[in-house]
Amino acid sequence: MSSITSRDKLLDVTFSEVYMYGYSGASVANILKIAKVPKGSMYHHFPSKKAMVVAMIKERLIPKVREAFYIEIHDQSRALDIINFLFKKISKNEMLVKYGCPLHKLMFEMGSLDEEITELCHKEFVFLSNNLARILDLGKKKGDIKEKDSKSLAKFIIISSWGALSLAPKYSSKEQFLQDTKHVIEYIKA
Amino acid sequence: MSSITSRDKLLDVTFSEVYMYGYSGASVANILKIAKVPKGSMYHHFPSKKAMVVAMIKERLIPKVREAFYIEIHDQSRALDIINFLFKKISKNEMLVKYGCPLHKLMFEMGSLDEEITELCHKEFVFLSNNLARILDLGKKKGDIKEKDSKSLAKFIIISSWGALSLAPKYSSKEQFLQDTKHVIEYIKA
DNA sequence: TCTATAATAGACCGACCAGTCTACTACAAG
DNA sequence: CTTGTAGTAGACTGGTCGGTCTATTATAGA
Repeated sequence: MSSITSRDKLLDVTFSEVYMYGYSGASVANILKIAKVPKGSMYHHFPSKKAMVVAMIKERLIPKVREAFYIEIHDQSRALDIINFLFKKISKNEMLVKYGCPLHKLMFEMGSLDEEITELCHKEFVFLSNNLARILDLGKKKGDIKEKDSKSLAKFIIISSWGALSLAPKYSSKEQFLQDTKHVIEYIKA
Repeated sequence: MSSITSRDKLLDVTFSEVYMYGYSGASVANILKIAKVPKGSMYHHFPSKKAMVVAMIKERLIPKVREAFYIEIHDQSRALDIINFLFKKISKNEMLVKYGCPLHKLMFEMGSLDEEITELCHKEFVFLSNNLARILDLGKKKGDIKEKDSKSLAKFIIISSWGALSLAPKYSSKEQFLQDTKHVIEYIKA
Protein backbone atom coordinates (compact mmCIF):
# COMPACT_ATOMS: atom_id res chain seq x y z
CA MET A 1 0.00 0.00 0.00
CA SER A 2 1.40 3.36 -1.04
CA SER A 3 1.49 5.89 1.79
CA ILE A 4 -0.45 8.45 -0.27
CA THR A 5 -3.70 6.81 -1.27
CA SER A 6 -5.76 7.63 -4.34
CA ARG A 7 -8.38 9.13 -2.07
CA ASP A 8 -5.81 11.48 -0.53
CA LYS A 9 -4.46 12.52 -3.91
CA LEU A 10 -8.00 13.20 -5.15
CA LEU A 11 -8.88 15.38 -2.15
CA ASP A 12 -5.63 17.36 -2.47
CA VAL A 13 -6.14 18.06 -6.16
CA THR A 14 -9.86 18.72 -5.72
CA PHE A 15 -9.02 21.38 -3.15
CA SER A 16 -6.69 23.32 -5.42
CA GLU A 17 -8.85 22.91 -8.52
CA VAL A 18 -12.02 24.11 -6.76
CA TYR A 19 -10.03 26.89 -5.10
CA MET A 20 -8.72 28.11 -8.45
CA TYR A 21 -11.61 27.49 -10.82
CA GLY A 22 -14.58 27.31 -8.46
CA TYR A 23 -17.00 24.41 -8.09
CA SER A 24 -18.53 24.87 -11.54
CA GLY A 25 -15.18 25.47 -13.19
CA ALA A 26 -13.40 22.49 -11.67
CA SER A 27 -13.73 19.44 -13.91
CA VAL A 28 -13.60 15.84 -12.73
CA ALA A 29 -11.55 14.84 -15.80
CA ASN A 30 -8.89 17.44 -15.01
CA ILE A 31 -8.74 16.47 -11.35
CA LEU A 32 -8.21 12.82 -12.38
CA LYS A 33 -5.50 13.80 -14.86
CA ILE A 34 -3.56 15.87 -12.32
CA ALA A 35 -4.00 13.34 -9.50
CA LYS A 36 -3.10 10.53 -11.91
CA VAL A 37 -6.04 8.50 -10.68
CA PRO A 38 -8.37 6.63 -13.06
CA LYS A 39 -12.06 7.37 -13.12
CA GLY A 40 -13.05 4.00 -11.73
CA SER A 41 -11.04 4.67 -8.57
CA MET A 42 -12.67 7.99 -7.99
CA TYR A 43 -16.19 6.66 -8.40
CA HIS A 44 -15.23 3.77 -6.14
CA HIS A 45 -14.38 6.20 -3.32
CA PHE A 46 -17.05 8.84 -4.00
CA PRO A 47 -20.54 8.49 -5.48
CA SER A 48 -20.35 11.87 -7.27
CA LYS A 49 -18.35 15.04 -7.87
CA LYS A 50 -20.37 16.84 -5.21
CA ALA A 51 -19.70 14.09 -2.63
CA MET A 52 -15.99 14.37 -3.35
CA VAL A 53 -16.10 18.14 -2.89
CA VAL A 54 -18.03 17.76 0.38
CA ALA A 55 -15.34 15.35 1.63
CA MET A 56 -12.68 17.81 0.44
CA ILE A 57 -14.32 20.63 2.42
CA LYS A 58 -14.41 18.55 5.59
CA GLU A 59 -10.96 17.00 5.28
CA ARG A 60 -8.92 19.69 3.52
CA LEU A 61 -10.56 23.10 3.28
CA ILE A 62 -11.84 23.41 6.85
CA PRO A 63 -8.57 22.22 8.44
CA LYS A 64 -6.58 24.69 6.30
CA VAL A 65 -8.90 27.59 7.12
CA ARG A 66 -8.87 26.70 10.80
CA GLU A 67 -5.08 26.68 10.73
CA ALA A 68 -5.23 30.25 9.50
CA PHE A 69 -8.22 31.72 11.36
CA TYR A 70 -8.49 29.70 14.53
CA ILE A 71 -6.71 30.99 17.61
CA GLU A 72 -6.28 29.19 20.89
CA ILE A 73 -7.56 31.03 23.91
CA HIS A 74 -4.81 31.95 26.38
CA ASP A 75 -6.10 33.67 29.48
CA GLN A 76 -2.84 35.44 30.06
CA SER A 77 -2.64 37.48 26.86
CA ARG A 78 -4.59 40.59 25.90
CA ALA A 79 -7.39 40.15 23.36
CA LEU A 80 -6.04 42.94 21.19
CA ASP A 81 -2.65 41.24 20.97
CA ILE A 82 -4.37 38.05 19.90
CA ILE A 83 -6.28 39.81 17.11
CA ASN A 84 -3.08 41.50 15.99
CA PHE A 85 -1.31 38.16 15.97
CA LEU A 86 -4.19 36.68 13.97
CA PHE A 87 -3.87 39.31 11.24
CA LYS A 88 -0.09 38.85 11.13
CA LYS A 89 -0.55 35.12 10.74
CA ILE A 90 -3.10 35.53 7.96
CA SER A 91 -0.88 38.01 6.15
CA LYS A 92 1.96 35.48 6.13
CA ASN A 93 -0.24 32.87 4.48
CA GLU A 94 0.61 33.37 0.80
CA MET A 95 -2.27 31.25 -0.39
CA LEU A 96 -4.84 33.39 1.43
CA VAL A 97 -3.32 36.68 0.36
CA LYS A 98 -3.04 35.64 -3.27
CA TYR A 99 -6.36 33.93 -3.85
CA GLY A 100 -8.57 34.90 -0.92
CA CYS A 101 -10.10 32.69 1.75
CA PRO A 102 -11.16 29.41 0.11
CA LEU A 103 -14.08 29.10 2.53
CA HIS A 104 -15.35 32.54 1.63
CA LYS A 105 -14.88 31.95 -2.08
CA LEU A 106 -16.72 28.63 -2.13
CA MET A 107 -19.52 29.86 0.13
CA PHE A 108 -20.02 32.94 -2.06
CA GLU A 109 -20.16 30.84 -5.22
CA MET A 110 -22.42 28.13 -3.83
CA GLY A 111 -24.81 30.53 -2.09
CA SER A 112 -27.10 30.48 -5.11
CA LEU A 113 -26.21 26.97 -6.30
CA ASP A 114 -26.23 24.36 -3.53
CA GLU A 115 -27.76 24.55 -0.08
CA GLU A 116 -25.88 21.65 1.47
CA ILE A 117 -22.42 22.98 0.64
CA THR A 118 -23.44 26.51 1.60
CA GLU A 119 -24.69 25.25 4.95
CA LEU A 120 -21.45 23.35 5.54
CA CYS A 121 -19.37 26.47 4.85
CA HIS A 122 -21.61 28.68 6.93
CA LYS A 123 -21.32 26.37 9.92
CA GLU A 124 -17.56 26.73 9.79
CA PHE A 125 -17.90 30.51 9.57
CA VAL A 126 -20.06 30.41 12.71
CA PHE A 127 -17.50 28.21 14.43
CA LEU A 128 -14.62 30.60 13.67
CA SER A 129 -16.75 33.57 14.60
CA ASN A 130 -17.81 32.09 17.94
CA ASN A 131 -14.24 31.25 18.81
CA LEU A 132 -13.16 34.80 18.09
CA ALA A 133 -16.10 36.09 20.13
CA ARG A 134 -14.89 34.11 23.14
CA ILE A 135 -11.50 35.78 22.86
CA LEU A 136 -13.16 39.19 22.69
CA ASP A 137 -15.25 38.34 25.74
CA LEU A 138 -12.04 37.67 27.59
CA GLY A 139 -10.77 41.09 26.56
CA LYS A 140 -14.00 42.65 27.74
CA LYS A 141 -13.50 41.24 31.25
CA LYS A 142 -9.99 42.64 31.36
CA GLY A 143 -11.20 45.93 30.00
CA ASP A 144 -9.01 46.16 26.90
CA ILE A 145 -12.08 45.72 24.69
CA LYS A 146 -15.02 48.04 25.08
CA GLU A 147 -17.48 46.84 22.46
CA LYS A 148 -20.46 45.20 24.13
CA ASP A 149 -21.60 42.77 21.46
CA SER A 150 -18.66 40.36 21.07
CA LYS A 151 -20.47 38.10 18.61
CA SER A 152 -21.29 40.97 16.29
CA LEU A 153 -17.74 42.32 16.49
CA ALA A 154 -16.25 38.87 15.85
CA LYS A 155 -18.39 38.45 12.76
CA PHE A 156 -17.36 41.88 11.57
CA ILE A 157 -13.68 41.08 12.00
CA ILE A 158 -13.91 37.90 9.94
CA ILE A 159 -16.12 39.44 7.29
CA SER A 160 -13.78 42.41 6.90
CA SER A 161 -10.78 40.11 6.63
CA TRP A 162 -12.53 38.07 3.99
CA GLY A 163 -13.39 41.22 2.09
CA ALA A 164 -9.82 42.46 2.28
CA LEU A 165 -8.54 39.11 1.02
CA SER A 166 -11.05 38.87 -1.80
CA LEU A 167 -9.58 41.42 -4.18
CA ALA A 168 -8.35 39.59 -7.23
CA PRO A 169 -4.91 37.93 -7.13
CA LYS A 170 -3.40 40.79 -9.10
CA TYR A 171 -4.32 43.38 -6.53
CA SER A 172 -3.60 41.72 -3.20
CA SER A 173 -0.46 41.51 -1.15
CA LYS A 174 0.64 41.04 2.41
CA GLU A 175 1.16 44.77 2.83
CA GLN A 176 -2.22 45.54 1.29
CA PHE A 177 -3.99 43.19 3.66
CA LEU A 178 -2.26 44.62 6.72
CA GLN A 179 -3.11 48.13 5.62
CA ASP A 180 -6.77 47.20 5.13
CA THR A 181 -7.09 45.43 8.47
CA LYS A 182 -5.29 48.25 10.26
CA HIS A 183 -8.67 49.98 10.34
CA VAL A 184 -10.19 46.99 12.12
CA ILE A 185 -7.46 47.06 14.76
CA GLU A 186 -7.89 50.79 15.33
CA TYR A 187 -11.64 50.34 15.61
CA ILE A 188 -11.26 47.66 18.26
CA LYS A 189 -8.86 49.87 20.19
CA ALA A 190 -11.39 52.72 20.28
CA MET B 1 -38.29 47.27 -34.85
CA SER B 2 -39.28 46.06 -31.40
CA SER B 3 -38.38 48.49 -28.62
CA ILE B 4 -36.45 45.79 -26.75
CA THR B 5 -33.79 44.51 -29.11
CA SER B 6 -32.26 41.03 -29.06
CA ARG B 7 -29.02 42.58 -27.85
CA ASP B 8 -30.78 44.20 -24.89
CA LYS B 9 -32.56 40.98 -23.97
CA LEU B 10 -29.27 39.07 -24.15
CA LEU B 11 -27.45 41.53 -21.87
CA ASP B 12 -30.29 41.49 -19.33
CA VAL B 13 -30.41 37.70 -19.15
CA THR B 14 -26.61 37.39 -19.20
CA PHE B 15 -26.44 39.67 -16.18
CA SER B 16 -28.77 37.58 -14.06
CA GLU B 17 -27.38 34.23 -15.23
CA VAL B 18 -23.77 35.24 -14.52
CA TYR B 19 -24.87 36.80 -11.22
CA MET B 20 -26.56 33.58 -10.13
CA TYR B 21 -24.36 30.85 -11.59
CA GLY B 22 -21.06 32.66 -12.09
CA TYR B 23 -19.18 33.04 -15.36
CA SER B 24 -18.29 29.35 -15.60
CA GLY B 25 -21.73 28.21 -14.52
CA ALA B 26 -23.67 30.43 -16.91
CA SER B 27 -24.35 28.65 -20.18
CA VAL B 28 -24.92 30.32 -23.53
CA ALA B 29 -27.66 27.84 -24.42
CA ASN B 30 -29.61 28.68 -21.26
CA ILE B 31 -29.21 32.42 -21.80
CA LEU B 32 -30.56 32.03 -25.33
CA LYS B 33 -33.50 29.95 -24.12
CA ILE B 34 -34.50 32.46 -21.42
CA ALA B 35 -33.96 35.49 -23.66
CA LYS B 36 -35.80 33.71 -26.49
CA VAL B 37 -33.09 34.69 -28.92
CA PRO B 38 -31.64 32.25 -31.48
CA LYS B 39 -27.96 31.43 -31.49
CA GLY B 40 -27.35 33.10 -34.81
CA SER B 41 -28.54 36.43 -33.43
CA MET B 42 -26.23 36.21 -30.45
CA TYR B 43 -23.17 35.43 -32.53
CA HIS B 44 -24.16 38.21 -34.88
CA HIS B 45 -24.00 40.74 -32.05
CA PHE B 46 -21.09 39.25 -30.09
CA PRO B 47 -18.07 37.24 -31.28
CA SER B 48 -18.01 35.04 -28.15
CA LYS B 49 -19.49 34.36 -24.72
CA LYS B 50 -16.71 36.35 -23.09
CA ALA B 51 -17.32 39.36 -25.36
CA MET B 52 -21.01 39.26 -24.43
CA VAL B 53 -20.12 39.16 -20.73
CA VAL B 54 -17.70 42.07 -21.14
CA ALA B 55 -20.47 44.09 -22.81
CA MET B 56 -22.82 43.03 -20.01
CA ILE B 57 -20.37 44.29 -17.39
CA LYS B 58 -20.03 47.66 -19.09
CA GLU B 59 -23.69 48.18 -19.93
CA ARG B 60 -25.54 46.44 -17.10
CA LEU B 61 -23.39 45.43 -14.13
CA ILE B 62 -21.40 48.65 -13.71
CA PRO B 63 -24.44 50.94 -14.05
CA LYS B 64 -26.35 48.85 -11.48
CA VAL B 65 -23.43 48.85 -9.04
CA ARG B 66 -22.89 52.56 -9.51
CA GLU B 67 -26.57 53.16 -8.80
CA ALA B 68 -26.04 51.43 -5.45
CA PHE B 69 -22.53 52.52 -4.43
CA TYR B 70 -22.00 55.84 -6.14
CA ILE B 71 -22.87 58.97 -4.23
CA GLU B 72 -22.95 62.49 -5.56
CA ILE B 73 -20.79 64.97 -3.72
CA HIS B 74 -22.78 67.74 -2.03
CA ASP B 75 -20.61 70.31 -0.32
CA GLN B 76 -23.33 71.19 2.14
CA SER B 77 -23.82 67.82 3.84
CA ARG B 78 -21.61 66.09 6.40
CA ALA B 79 -19.50 63.20 5.16
CA LEU B 80 -20.75 60.94 7.92
CA ASP B 81 -24.35 61.55 6.92
CA ILE B 82 -23.46 60.65 3.35
CA ILE B 83 -21.86 57.35 4.41
CA ASN B 84 -24.87 56.57 6.58
CA PHE B 85 -27.17 57.32 3.68
CA LEU B 86 -25.04 55.08 1.46
CA PHE B 87 -25.43 52.09 3.79
CA LYS B 88 -29.17 52.71 4.09
CA LYS B 89 -29.46 52.78 0.33
CA ILE B 90 -27.49 49.56 -0.07
CA SER B 91 -29.55 47.81 2.61
CA LYS B 92 -32.72 48.66 0.70
CA ASN B 93 -31.39 47.01 -2.44
CA GLU B 94 -32.84 43.51 -2.16
CA MET B 95 -30.66 42.14 -4.93
CA LEU B 96 -27.44 43.19 -3.18
CA VAL B 97 -28.54 41.95 0.23
CA LYS B 98 -29.68 38.58 -1.09
CA TYR B 99 -26.89 37.69 -3.49
CA GLY B 100 -24.02 40.03 -2.68
CA CYS B 101 -22.42 42.67 -4.86
CA PRO B 102 -22.31 41.35 -8.44
CA LEU B 103 -19.07 43.23 -9.08
CA HIS B 104 -17.42 41.64 -6.06
CA LYS B 105 -18.71 38.20 -6.95
CA LEU B 106 -17.53 38.30 -10.55
CA MET B 107 -14.17 39.84 -9.66
CA PHE B 108 -13.58 37.19 -7.01
CA GLU B 109 -14.44 34.37 -9.42
CA MET B 110 -12.46 35.73 -12.36
CA GLY B 111 -9.38 36.65 -10.33
CA SER B 112 -7.76 33.33 -11.17
CA LEU B 113 -9.49 32.82 -14.52
CA ASP B 114 -9.38 35.90 -16.75
CA GLU B 115 -7.20 38.97 -16.51
CA GLU B 116 -9.22 41.23 -18.80
CA ILE B 117 -12.48 40.82 -16.90
CA THR B 118 -10.70 41.07 -13.54
CA GLU B 119 -9.04 44.30 -14.68
CA LEU B 120 -12.40 45.70 -15.83
CA CYS B 121 -13.99 44.94 -12.44
CA HIS B 122 -11.03 46.28 -10.51
CA LYS B 123 -11.11 49.57 -12.41
CA GLU B 124 -14.70 50.04 -11.32
CA PHE B 125 -13.75 49.24 -7.73
CA VAL B 126 -11.08 51.95 -7.93
CA PHE B 127 -13.59 54.38 -9.39
CA LEU B 128 -16.11 53.80 -6.57
CA SER B 129 -13.34 53.92 -4.01
CA ASN B 130 -11.92 57.20 -5.32
CA ASN B 131 -15.36 58.80 -5.35
CA LEU B 132 -15.90 57.81 -1.75
CA ALA B 133 -12.45 59.10 -0.86
CA ARG B 134 -13.34 62.51 -2.25
CA ILE B 135 -16.40 62.60 0.02
CA LEU B 136 -14.24 61.67 3.00
CA ASP B 137 -11.76 64.41 2.06
CA LEU B 138 -14.62 66.88 2.23
CA GLY B 139 -15.43 65.61 5.70
CA LYS B 140 -11.82 66.00 6.72
CA LYS B 141 -11.87 69.68 5.78
CA LYS B 142 -14.98 70.22 7.86
CA GLY B 143 -13.51 68.22 10.70
CA ASP B 144 -16.19 65.56 11.04
CA ILE B 145 -13.75 62.93 9.77
CA LYS B 146 -10.42 62.50 11.51
CA GLU B 147 -8.79 59.66 9.56
CA LYS B 148 -5.83 61.01 7.57
CA ASP B 149 -5.72 58.52 4.70
CA SER B 150 -9.04 59.00 2.91
CA LYS B 151 -8.17 56.59 0.09
CA SER B 152 -7.35 53.78 2.48
CA LEU B 153 -10.49 54.39 4.53
CA ALA B 154 -12.65 54.52 1.40
CA LYS B 155 -11.26 51.19 0.24
CA PHE B 156 -11.90 49.72 3.66
CA ILE B 157 -15.50 50.90 3.66
CA ILE B 158 -16.24 49.30 0.30
CA ILE B 159 -14.35 46.10 1.10
CA SER B 160 -16.18 45.72 4.42
CA SER B 161 -19.52 46.31 2.74
CA TRP B 162 -18.70 43.70 0.13
CA GLY B 163 -17.70 41.26 2.83
CA ALA B 164 -20.89 41.89 4.77
CA LEU B 165 -22.95 41.36 1.62
CA SER B 166 -21.15 38.20 0.61
CA LEU B 167 -22.57 35.76 3.13
CA ALA B 168 -24.70 33.26 1.31
CA PRO B 169 -28.29 34.21 0.39
CA LYS B 170 -29.67 32.16 3.26
CA TYR B 171 -27.79 34.13 5.86
CA SER B 172 -28.08 37.72 4.68
CA SER B 173 -30.74 40.30 5.32
CA LYS B 174 -31.20 44.02 5.45
CA GLU B 175 -30.95 44.00 9.25
CA GLN B 176 -27.87 41.81 9.17
CA PHE B 177 -26.11 44.16 6.76
CA LEU B 178 -26.94 47.25 8.81
CA GLN B 179 -25.70 45.53 11.96
CA ASP B 180 -22.45 44.55 10.29
CA THR B 181 -21.78 47.98 8.83
CA LYS B 182 -22.70 49.65 12.10
CA HIS B 183 -19.12 48.94 13.14
CA VAL B 184 -17.82 50.82 10.11
CA ILE B 185 -19.92 53.84 10.99
CA GLU B 186 -18.75 53.82 14.58
CA TYR B 187 -15.16 53.51 13.45
CA ILE B 188 -15.47 56.52 11.18
CA LYS B 189 -17.01 58.52 14.02
CA ALA B 190 -14.07 57.80 16.29
C1' DT C 1 -5.15 -22.44 -1.73
C1' DC C 2 -9.74 -20.63 -2.24
C1' DT C 3 -12.81 -16.85 -1.82
C1' DA C 4 -14.57 -12.32 -0.94
C1' DT C 5 -13.82 -7.75 -1.22
C1' DA C 6 -11.26 -3.36 -2.02
C1' DA C 7 -9.27 -0.89 -5.49
C1' DT C 8 -7.63 0.05 -10.09
C1' DA C 9 -8.32 0.69 -15.00
C1' DG C 10 -10.31 2.92 -18.83
C1' DA C 11 -13.76 2.33 -22.65
C1' DC C 12 -18.07 4.08 -23.21
C1' DC C 13 -22.61 6.90 -22.63
C1' DG C 14 -25.96 10.65 -23.39
C1' DA C 15 -26.15 15.43 -22.27
C1' DC C 16 -24.35 19.67 -22.76
C1' DC C 17 -20.55 23.00 -23.94
C1' DA C 18 -19.10 27.15 -26.92
C1' DG C 19 -18.88 28.13 -31.45
C1' DT C 20 -19.73 27.57 -36.93
C1' DC C 21 -22.36 27.36 -40.91
C1' DT C 22 -25.85 28.18 -44.31
C1' DA C 23 -30.28 29.79 -45.31
C1' DC C 24 -33.63 33.07 -44.72
C1' DT C 25 -36.13 37.57 -43.66
C1' DA C 26 -36.63 42.65 -43.01
C1' DC C 27 -35.58 46.82 -44.53
C1' DA C 28 -33.27 50.85 -46.38
C1' DA C 29 -30.77 53.18 -50.29
C1' DG C 30 -30.33 53.52 -55.23
C1' DC D 1 -37.58 46.70 -58.68
C1' DT D 2 -32.82 45.68 -57.39
C1' DT D 3 -29.16 45.33 -54.35
C1' DG D 4 -26.67 45.46 -50.01
C1' DT D 5 -26.80 44.88 -45.29
C1' DA D 6 -28.46 44.03 -40.58
C1' DG D 7 -30.57 40.67 -38.13
C1' DT D 8 -33.01 36.14 -37.44
C1' DA D 9 -33.17 31.17 -37.39
C1' DG D 10 -31.59 26.75 -36.05
C1' DA D 11 -29.17 22.52 -37.64
C1' DC D 12 -24.73 20.95 -36.93
C1' DT D 13 -19.66 20.31 -35.19
C1' DG D 14 -15.93 18.73 -32.22
C1' DG D 15 -14.97 18.57 -27.75
C1' DT D 16 -15.94 18.20 -22.75
C1' DC D 17 -19.17 17.35 -19.03
C1' DG D 18 -20.41 14.08 -15.03
C1' DG D 19 -21.40 9.45 -14.59
C1' DT D 20 -21.83 4.15 -15.80
C1' DC D 21 -20.13 -0.12 -17.05
C1' DT D 22 -17.34 -4.25 -17.24
C1' DA D 23 -12.95 -6.21 -16.61
C1' DT D 24 -8.89 -6.81 -14.05
C1' DT D 25 -5.66 -6.74 -10.15
C1' DA D 26 -4.34 -6.64 -5.20
C1' DT D 27 -5.12 -8.02 -0.75
C1' DA D 28 -6.78 -10.10 3.37
C1' DG D 29 -9.12 -13.79 5.91
C1' DA D 30 -10.64 -18.68 6.16
